Amino acid sequence: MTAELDSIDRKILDLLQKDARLPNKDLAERVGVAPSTALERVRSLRRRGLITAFRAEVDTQALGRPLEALLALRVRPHTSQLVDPLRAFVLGLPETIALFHVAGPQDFLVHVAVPDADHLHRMILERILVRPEIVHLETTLIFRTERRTVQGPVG
Amino acid sequence: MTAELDSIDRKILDLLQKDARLPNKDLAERVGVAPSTALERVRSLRRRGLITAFRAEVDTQALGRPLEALLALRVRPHTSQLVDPLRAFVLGLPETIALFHVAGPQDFLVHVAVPDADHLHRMILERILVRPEIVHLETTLIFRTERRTVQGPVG
DNA sequence: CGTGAAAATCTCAGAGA
DNA sequence: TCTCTGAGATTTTCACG
Repeated sequence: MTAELDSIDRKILDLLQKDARLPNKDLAERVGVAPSTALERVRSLRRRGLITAFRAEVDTQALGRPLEALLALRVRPHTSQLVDPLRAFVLGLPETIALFHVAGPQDFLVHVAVPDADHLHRMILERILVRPEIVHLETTLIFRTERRTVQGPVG
Repeated sequence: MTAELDSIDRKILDLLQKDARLPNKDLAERVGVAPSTALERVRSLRRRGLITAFRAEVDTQALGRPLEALLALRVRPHTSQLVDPLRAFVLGLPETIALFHVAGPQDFLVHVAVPDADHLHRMILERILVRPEIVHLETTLIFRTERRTVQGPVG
Protein backbone atom coordinates (compact mmCIF):
# COMPACT_ATOMS: atom_id res chain seq x y z
CA MET A 1 0.00 0.00 0.00
CA THR A 2 0.86 3.60 0.09
CA ALA A 3 1.54 4.43 3.71
CA GLU A 4 3.16 1.31 5.09
CA LEU A 5 6.63 1.98 6.41
CA ASP A 6 8.91 -0.74 7.67
CA SER A 7 11.96 -0.18 9.80
CA ILE A 8 14.19 0.20 6.76
CA ASP A 9 12.02 3.00 5.36
CA ARG A 10 12.07 4.74 8.69
CA LYS A 11 15.83 4.53 8.95
CA ILE A 12 16.16 5.89 5.43
CA LEU A 13 13.89 8.82 6.22
CA ASP A 14 15.85 9.54 9.35
CA LEU A 15 19.24 9.39 7.64
CA LEU A 16 18.22 11.45 4.64
CA GLN A 17 16.69 14.13 6.83
CA LYS A 18 20.08 14.46 8.47
CA ASP A 19 22.03 14.29 5.22
CA ALA A 20 20.23 14.35 1.91
CA ARG A 21 23.52 13.76 0.10
CA LEU A 22 24.46 10.60 1.89
CA PRO A 23 25.73 8.42 -0.98
CA ASN A 24 23.33 5.63 -1.83
CA LYS A 25 26.07 3.13 -1.18
CA ASP A 26 26.58 4.39 2.38
CA LEU A 27 22.85 4.65 2.93
CA ALA A 28 22.45 1.02 1.89
CA GLU A 29 25.20 -0.08 4.22
CA ARG A 30 23.77 1.84 7.17
CA VAL A 31 20.28 0.43 6.77
CA GLY A 32 21.55 -3.04 5.95
CA VAL A 33 20.44 -3.63 2.36
CA ALA A 34 22.08 -3.73 -1.06
CA PRO A 35 22.60 -0.43 -2.89
CA SER A 36 20.04 -1.32 -5.53
CA THR A 37 17.49 -1.95 -2.82
CA ALA A 38 18.24 1.31 -1.07
CA LEU A 39 17.90 3.11 -4.38
CA GLU A 40 14.50 1.61 -5.00
CA ARG A 41 13.39 2.38 -1.45
CA VAL A 42 14.28 6.02 -1.80
CA ARG A 43 12.50 6.23 -5.15
CA SER A 44 9.47 4.63 -3.64
CA LEU A 45 9.49 7.08 -0.76
CA ARG A 46 9.55 9.92 -3.24
CA ARG A 47 6.83 8.39 -5.41
CA ARG A 48 4.60 7.89 -2.40
CA GLY A 49 5.11 11.47 -1.34
CA LEU A 50 6.88 10.77 1.94
CA ILE A 51 9.97 12.57 0.76
CA THR A 52 8.83 15.80 -0.87
CA ALA A 53 12.20 17.35 -1.67
CA PHE A 54 15.92 17.41 -1.07
CA ARG A 55 17.01 20.87 -0.04
CA ALA A 56 20.16 22.69 0.95
CA GLU A 57 19.73 24.66 4.15
CA VAL A 58 21.14 28.15 3.98
CA ASP A 59 22.23 30.16 7.00
CA THR A 60 20.42 33.48 6.89
CA GLN A 61 22.93 34.92 9.34
CA ALA A 62 25.84 34.15 7.02
CA LEU A 63 23.74 35.67 4.24
CA GLY A 64 23.68 38.97 6.08
CA ARG A 65 20.22 38.62 7.54
CA PRO A 66 20.83 37.75 11.19
CA LEU A 67 17.52 39.02 12.56
CA GLU A 68 14.48 36.76 12.45
CA ALA A 69 10.94 37.71 13.35
CA LEU A 70 7.38 36.46 13.16
CA LEU A 71 4.78 38.86 11.86
CA ALA A 72 1.23 38.07 12.87
CA LEU A 73 -1.18 39.52 10.30
CA ARG A 74 -4.91 39.94 10.56
CA VAL A 75 -6.65 40.22 7.21
CA ARG A 76 -10.17 41.56 6.85
CA PRO A 77 -12.37 40.62 5.20
CA HIS A 78 -10.91 37.14 5.27
CA THR A 79 -12.05 36.11 1.81
CA SER A 80 -10.02 34.16 -0.69
CA GLN A 81 -10.33 37.12 -3.01
CA LEU A 82 -8.10 39.05 -0.63
CA VAL A 83 -6.24 36.18 1.01
CA ASP A 84 -4.82 34.51 -2.09
CA PRO A 85 -3.16 37.62 -3.52
CA LEU A 86 -1.85 38.50 -0.08
CA ARG A 87 -0.31 35.08 0.30
CA ALA A 88 1.36 35.42 -3.07
CA PHE A 89 2.59 38.86 -2.11
CA VAL A 90 4.07 37.70 1.18
CA LEU A 91 5.75 34.69 -0.41
CA GLY A 92 7.20 37.03 -2.99
CA LEU A 93 8.94 39.19 -0.40
CA PRO A 94 12.65 38.35 -0.32
CA GLU A 95 12.60 38.59 3.46
CA THR A 96 10.07 35.77 3.83
CA ILE A 97 11.28 32.36 4.94
CA ALA A 98 7.94 30.72 5.67
CA LEU A 99 4.27 31.51 5.86
CA PHE A 100 1.75 29.91 8.20
CA HIS A 101 -1.92 30.28 7.48
CA VAL A 102 -3.47 29.81 10.90
CA ALA A 103 -6.77 29.60 12.70
CA GLY A 104 -7.68 32.24 15.22
CA PRO A 105 -7.68 36.02 15.20
CA GLN A 106 -4.22 36.15 13.66
CA ASP A 107 -4.74 34.86 10.18
CA PHE A 108 -1.12 34.63 9.05
CA LEU A 109 2.24 34.22 10.66
CA VAL A 110 5.09 35.31 8.44
CA HIS A 111 8.57 34.12 9.32
CA VAL A 112 11.11 36.64 8.03
CA ALA A 113 14.88 37.11 8.13
CA VAL A 114 16.27 40.63 7.78
CA PRO A 115 19.61 42.45 8.13
CA ASP A 116 18.59 44.52 11.14
CA ALA A 117 15.75 46.05 13.12
CA ASP A 118 15.68 49.12 10.95
CA HIS A 119 15.18 47.06 7.83
CA LEU A 120 12.37 45.18 9.57
CA HIS A 121 10.76 48.41 10.66
CA ARG A 122 10.85 49.96 7.21
CA MET A 123 9.67 46.78 5.57
CA ILE A 124 6.64 46.61 7.84
CA LEU A 125 5.72 50.26 7.42
CA GLU A 126 6.42 50.64 3.74
CA ARG A 127 5.46 47.29 2.28
CA ILE A 128 3.16 45.44 4.67
CA LEU A 129 1.02 47.97 6.47
CA VAL A 130 0.35 49.94 3.31
CA ARG A 131 -1.94 47.14 2.21
CA PRO A 132 -5.46 48.06 3.28
CA GLU A 133 -6.63 44.48 3.81
CA ILE A 134 -4.16 44.12 6.69
CA VAL A 135 -6.02 45.47 9.70
CA HIS A 136 -3.59 44.38 12.39
CA LEU A 137 0.07 43.42 12.71
CA GLU A 138 2.06 42.16 15.65
CA THR A 139 5.81 41.63 15.52
CA THR A 140 7.63 39.01 17.56
CA LEU A 141 11.41 38.86 17.48
CA ILE A 142 12.99 35.42 17.37
CA PHE A 143 16.03 34.80 19.53
CA ARG A 144 16.67 31.34 18.22
CA THR A 145 15.19 28.79 15.83
CA GLU A 146 15.76 25.06 16.20
CA ARG A 147 14.53 22.27 13.94
CA ARG A 148 14.10 18.59 14.50
CA THR A 149 14.02 15.69 12.09
CA VAL A 150 10.55 14.26 11.73
CA GLN A 151 9.98 10.74 12.92
CA GLY A 152 7.30 8.29 11.83
CA PRO A 153 3.79 8.02 13.27
CA VAL A 154 3.83 9.30 16.83
CA GLY A 155 2.41 7.79 19.99
CA MET B 1 36.88 37.08 2.13
CA THR B 2 34.30 35.14 3.98
CA ALA B 3 30.99 36.70 3.08
CA GLU B 4 31.42 37.81 -0.50
CA LEU B 5 29.00 36.12 -2.84
CA ASP B 6 29.22 36.53 -6.57
CA SER B 7 26.45 35.71 -8.99
CA ILE B 8 27.66 32.12 -9.37
CA ASP B 9 27.48 31.53 -5.63
CA ARG B 10 23.99 32.96 -5.53
CA LYS B 11 22.84 30.75 -8.38
CA ILE B 12 24.31 27.73 -6.66
CA LEU B 13 22.55 28.55 -3.40
CA ASP B 14 19.30 28.99 -5.25
CA LEU B 15 19.58 25.74 -7.20
CA LEU B 16 20.67 23.65 -4.24
CA GLN B 17 17.86 24.99 -2.10
CA LYS B 18 15.48 23.71 -4.73
CA ASP B 19 17.29 20.41 -5.23
CA ALA B 20 20.12 19.43 -2.94
CA ARG B 21 20.78 16.36 -5.05
CA LEU B 22 21.30 18.15 -8.33
CA PRO B 23 24.33 16.35 -9.78
CA ASN B 24 27.44 18.47 -9.67
CA LYS B 25 27.77 18.12 -13.41
CA ASP B 26 24.30 19.58 -14.00
CA LEU B 27 24.88 22.25 -11.39
CA ALA B 28 28.08 23.27 -13.16
CA GLU B 29 26.33 23.44 -16.49
CA ARG B 30 23.46 25.52 -15.12
CA VAL B 31 25.71 28.09 -13.48
CA GLY B 32 28.16 28.13 -16.39
CA VAL B 33 31.40 26.76 -14.92
CA ALA B 34 33.37 23.52 -15.09
CA PRO B 35 32.31 20.67 -12.76
CA SER B 36 35.50 20.94 -10.75
CA THR B 37 34.81 24.62 -10.20
CA ALA B 38 31.25 23.98 -9.13
CA LEU B 39 32.49 21.35 -6.73
CA GLU B 40 34.93 23.76 -5.15
CA ARG B 41 32.27 26.49 -4.96
CA VAL B 42 29.90 24.21 -3.10
CA ARG B 43 32.63 23.14 -0.71
CA SER B 44 33.54 26.72 -0.11
CA LEU B 45 29.91 27.60 0.62
CA ARG B 46 29.82 24.81 3.17
CA ARG B 47 33.15 25.80 4.71
CA ARG B 48 32.03 29.39 5.05
CA GLY B 49 28.81 28.32 6.70
CA LEU B 50 26.42 29.56 4.03
CA ILE B 51 25.16 26.06 3.41
CA THR B 52 24.57 24.46 6.78
CA ALA B 53 23.09 21.13 5.71
CA PHE B 54 21.49 19.08 2.97
CA ARG B 55 18.21 17.66 4.14
CA ALA B 56 15.39 15.54 2.82
CA GLU B 57 12.00 17.10 3.43
CA VAL B 58 9.43 14.69 4.76
CA ASP B 59 5.68 15.15 4.38
CA THR B 60 4.14 14.92 7.83
CA GLN B 61 0.74 14.31 6.28
CA ALA B 62 1.99 11.24 4.44
CA LEU B 63 3.59 10.16 7.70
CA GLY B 64 0.19 10.06 9.37
CA ARG B 65 0.44 13.41 11.11
CA PRO B 66 -1.74 15.73 9.06
CA LEU B 67 -2.52 18.25 11.78
CA GLU B 68 -0.06 21.04 12.49
CA ALA B 69 -0.21 23.53 15.32
CA LEU B 70 1.79 26.19 17.05
CA LEU B 71 1.94 26.08 20.83
CA ALA B 72 2.83 29.34 22.51
CA LEU B 73 4.42 28.64 25.89
CA ARG B 74 5.10 31.05 28.72
CA VAL B 75 7.79 29.89 31.11
CA ARG B 76 8.23 31.40 34.55
CA PRO B 77 10.66 32.12 35.99
CA HIS B 78 12.43 32.61 32.67
CA THR B 79 15.86 31.51 33.84
CA SER B 80 18.27 29.36 31.87
CA GLN B 81 18.06 26.87 34.71
CA LEU B 82 14.47 26.21 33.68
CA VAL B 83 14.62 27.21 30.02
CA ASP B 84 17.44 24.95 28.86
CA PRO B 85 15.92 21.71 30.15
CA LEU B 86 12.54 22.74 28.77
CA ARG B 87 14.03 23.36 25.36
CA ALA B 88 15.66 19.96 25.40
CA PHE B 89 12.38 18.40 26.50
CA VAL B 90 10.39 20.05 23.74
CA LEU B 91 12.94 19.14 21.08
CA GLY B 92 12.78 15.59 22.35
CA LEU B 93 9.05 15.30 21.76
CA PRO B 94 8.42 13.28 18.59
CA GLU B 95 5.62 15.69 17.66
CA THR B 96 7.96 18.68 17.49
CA ILE B 97 9.03 20.00 14.10
CA ALA B 98 10.58 23.28 15.16
CA LEU B 99 11.05 25.46 18.20
CA PHE B 100 11.21 29.24 18.22
CA HIS B 101 12.59 31.00 21.26
CA VAL B 102 10.96 34.42 21.02
CA ALA B 103 10.85 37.81 22.66
CA GLY B 104 7.65 38.95 24.28
CA PRO B 105 5.23 37.43 26.75
CA GLN B 106 5.17 34.14 24.86
CA ASP B 107 8.60 32.73 25.42
CA PHE B 108 8.43 29.76 23.07
CA LEU B 109 6.56 28.80 19.96
CA VAL B 110 6.53 25.08 19.32
CA HIS B 111 5.63 23.88 15.84
CA VAL B 112 4.14 20.40 16.09
CA ALA B 113 2.63 17.83 13.72
CA VAL B 114 0.16 15.30 15.12
CA PRO B 115 -2.26 12.64 13.86
CA ASP B 116 -5.41 14.43 15.03
CA ALA B 117 -6.91 16.92 17.43
CA ASP B 118 -7.36 14.32 20.11
CA HIS B 119 -3.70 13.46 20.06
CA LEU B 120 -2.85 17.15 20.29
CA HIS B 121 -5.20 17.60 23.20
CA ARG B 122 -3.83 14.69 25.16
CA MET B 123 -0.26 15.66 24.41
CA ILE B 124 -0.83 19.15 25.74
CA LEU B 125 -2.61 18.01 28.89
CA GLU B 126 -0.49 15.01 29.73
CA ARG B 127 2.98 16.03 28.65
CA ILE B 128 3.22 19.80 28.36
CA LEU B 129 0.96 21.34 30.98
CA VAL B 130 2.11 18.93 33.67
CA ARG B 131 5.39 20.81 33.78
CA PRO B 132 5.11 23.41 36.51
CA GLU B 133 7.41 25.97 34.86
CA ILE B 134 4.87 26.37 32.04
CA VAL B 135 2.47 28.98 33.32
CA HIS B 136 0.55 29.60 30.12
CA LEU B 137 -0.17 27.83 26.85
CA GLU B 138 -2.01 28.97 23.76
CA THR B 139 -2.72 26.69 20.82
CA THR B 140 -3.00 27.88 17.25
CA LEU B 141 -4.00 25.45 14.53
CA ILE B 142 -2.17 25.73 11.21
CA PHE B 143 -4.20 25.43 8.04
CA ARG B 144 -1.24 25.54 5.74
CA THR B 145 2.51 25.96 5.82
CA GLU B 146 4.51 27.33 2.90
CA ARG B 147 8.26 27.76 2.62
CA ARG B 148 10.37 29.87 0.36
CA THR B 149 13.95 29.52 -0.76
CA VAL B 150 16.18 32.11 0.84
CA GLN B 151 17.79 34.66 -1.41
CA GLY B 152 20.92 36.67 -0.82
CA PRO B 153 21.15 39.97 1.06
CA VAL B 154 17.83 41.76 0.80
CA GLY B 155 17.06 45.27 -0.34
C1' DC C 1 15.84 -8.23 -2.32
C1' DG C 2 20.61 -9.20 -4.19
C1' DT C 3 24.35 -9.73 -7.96
C1' DG C 4 27.13 -8.03 -11.42
C1' DA C 5 28.43 -5.09 -15.06
C1' DA C 6 27.78 -0.93 -17.87
C1' DA C 7 27.16 3.98 -17.63
C1' DA C 8 27.54 8.12 -15.38
C1' DT C 9 29.52 10.94 -12.08
C1' DC C 10 32.86 12.48 -8.72
C1' DT C 11 37.20 13.99 -7.60
C1' DC C 12 41.83 15.52 -7.83
C1' DA C 13 46.41 16.70 -9.77
C1' DG C 14 48.38 19.61 -12.80
C1' DA C 15 48.35 23.45 -15.94
C1' DG C 16 46.78 28.01 -17.37
C1' DA C 17 44.69 32.68 -17.09
C1' DT D 1 43.49 33.48 -6.68
C1' DC D 2 40.47 31.32 -9.48
C1' DT D 3 39.33 28.24 -13.11
C1' DC D 4 39.74 24.39 -16.53
C1' DT D 5 41.21 19.80 -18.59
C1' DG D 6 41.64 15.09 -18.38
C1' DA D 7 41.56 10.64 -16.48
C1' DG D 8 41.38 7.31 -12.69
C1' DA D 9 38.40 6.12 -8.77
C1' DT D 10 33.92 5.76 -7.14
C1' DT D 11 29.15 5.53 -7.44
C1' DT D 12 24.80 5.00 -9.65
C1' DT D 13 21.75 2.34 -12.07
C1' DC D 14 19.43 -1.45 -14.28
C1' DA D 15 18.47 -6.19 -16.19
C1' DC D 16 18.09 -10.42 -14.33
C1' DG D 17 18.02 -14.30 -10.86
